[in-house]
Amino acid sequence: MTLKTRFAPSPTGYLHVGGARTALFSWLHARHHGGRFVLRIEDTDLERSTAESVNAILEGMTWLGLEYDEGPFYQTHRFDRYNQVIDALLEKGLAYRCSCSKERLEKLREEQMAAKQKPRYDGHCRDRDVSPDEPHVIRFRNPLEGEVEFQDLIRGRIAVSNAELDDLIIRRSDGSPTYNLTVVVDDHDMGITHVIRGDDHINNTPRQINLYQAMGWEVPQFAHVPMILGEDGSRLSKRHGAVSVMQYKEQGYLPEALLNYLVRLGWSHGDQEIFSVDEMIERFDLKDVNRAPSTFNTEKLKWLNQQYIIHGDPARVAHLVSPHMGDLGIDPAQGPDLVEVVKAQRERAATLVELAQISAFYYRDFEQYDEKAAKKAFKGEADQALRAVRERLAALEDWQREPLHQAVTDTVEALGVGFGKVAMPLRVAVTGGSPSPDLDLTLHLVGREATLRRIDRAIEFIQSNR
RNA sequence: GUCCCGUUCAUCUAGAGGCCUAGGAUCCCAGCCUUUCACGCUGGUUACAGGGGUUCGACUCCCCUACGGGACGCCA
Repeated sequence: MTLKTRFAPSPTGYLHVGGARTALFSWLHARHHGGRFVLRIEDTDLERSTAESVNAILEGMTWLGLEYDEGPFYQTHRFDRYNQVIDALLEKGLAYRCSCSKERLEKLREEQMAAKQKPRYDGHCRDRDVSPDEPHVIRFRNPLEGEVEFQDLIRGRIAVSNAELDDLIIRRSDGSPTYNLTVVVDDHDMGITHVIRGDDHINNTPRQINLYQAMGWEVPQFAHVPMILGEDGSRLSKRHGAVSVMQYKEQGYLPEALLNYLVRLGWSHGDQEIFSVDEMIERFDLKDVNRAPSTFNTEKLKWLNQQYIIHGDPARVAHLVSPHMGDLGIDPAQGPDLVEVVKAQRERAATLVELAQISAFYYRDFEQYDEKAAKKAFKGEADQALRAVRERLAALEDWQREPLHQAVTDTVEALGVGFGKVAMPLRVAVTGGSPSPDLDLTLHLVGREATLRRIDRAIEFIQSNR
């Protein structure tokens, strides 16, 4: 039997980083073993499921490159099959009709809580033989005795006494099936061999195993991955800022950086920090997944993102940064080659958004000088230095790095000052104070026309601010 | 409240009884490099939740306590 894993989100919101990591682990486990990966949309909650959420999830999966071999399957398309299973359970006496009102259930729960007990259904209708004509739900007849035990691939042995489990509802009064039933039917029908999911499902696992056994089906392997917590240690949610995968795209993160960050959250391979997707696939093993929850840390994600910007293919980074330039109203086609700009600027930016911002001056004149930079660079005889260097630059025939550098050093020599006396004002004049690479490279990329224009502007600025 | 799961630097983690005076990474600090800002390099501060056992020896095994998270729904 081929190994098969699945990712089964419910479409009630965007794909968040916690879900994405669960999907990544499932995907890696399948890829590592040459198995198959299934995407299943668990949309049985008709009230809350939306088509927009489905699209958002699909979009996130695509952006991260977590391609699936089967699906997406939709549970709402499989109601006939669920009903068939429920009816079979009913016929075998493994499920029963229950007509308890919500009020009775509510009262029961309150009493149990007051008595310091775990709230659970008391089996009131278990042997009452409720008529199909009465309004009712269907409950699974959970075993009363013994315990359910399984070997979690991440946590080891987990056992729960059947006395802790109640008779769960598998069909609502409106006739729709519920989660614990559908997940078991689907995982069985789709041939899922390894169920990898968040550890908030640990408590559901024993009752699901009872369902498998009632149907006489083989029980899959389970692996429960720990949750991702927000910076304050509570469960990750909207109030922790960006939790949607697509928000990271908007904020200028590369998908491979997010993937790398996520894979190291709860999983490790010795001291290695950077993993290409191929390396992840090769080294991923569920036994190396941590049991404790971890906290999402944006600082480290940023560092990783910068590593990917610095060491990634400049042409690809240029392609990815281009839309962010567009957001600033810049058309990168009008100006220096974006790939060259990326190569010049990349170690100065942690995100593509930052990269776009610090590269804007290559394409258009900046609005104003960075105050601190201007104060430092434009003092003393700065205007004299600028005038002198402008003369030499203007005389240049070839606007290449070597002659540009020569022009600056010649000016320095003629003036008999330190290199910085000329270079600093020149740099600020041309960049406005934005982080920039070697001066000659900066001048080369900015171009002759803009360089001379900005020097003039700086001289004017200095004189009018005296 | 009941049940389940967990607990190594601020954060992500290495560690599978002696290799640990606990290693790496991010962050932070200092220095170097330097025409800005970064990158890079060097160094530094900081952790085995607490208490009992088991053992010649415990971060590693067992128990208890504390703390954190999760579940307890006609949500998934």
